[in-house]
Amino acid sequence: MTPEEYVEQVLSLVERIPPGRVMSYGAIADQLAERSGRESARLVGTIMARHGGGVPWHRVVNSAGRLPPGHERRARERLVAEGTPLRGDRVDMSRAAWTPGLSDDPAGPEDASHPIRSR
DNA sequence: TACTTGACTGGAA
DNA sequence: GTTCCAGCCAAGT
Repeated sequence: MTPEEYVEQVLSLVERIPPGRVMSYGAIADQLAERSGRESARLVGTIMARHGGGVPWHRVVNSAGRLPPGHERRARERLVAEGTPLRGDRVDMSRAAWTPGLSDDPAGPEDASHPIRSR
């Protein structure tokens, strides 16, 4: 796989992230590792910084749920607008983390009945 | 070729 | 809860 293809894989994967959900750089690298054999969260971060302009980049955050440096304000606004579960200025990864192929609503086993509420 | 840098991460302090 | 540190890998100097 060429580096160009790798970039496209990353971008297409980001486009598949549903509104209100997010993926960490590491999770993305992990998904692509199956096809590319490569895995580097740092590489994904670099790609997003350089080529993330055409995709919902705000749905990609680091493993701690922190927003991308320099775009924190923008990202937070968009996330809030989509109903992404936030905790202060960070994404609640336990509820917002998404992985392709999984159910859309992995909401906690306890309260899967009521809507997502930001805390 | 060698060194630095960065939208990262997990573990230790 | 937070900050620090070492490992990571591609790209730019």
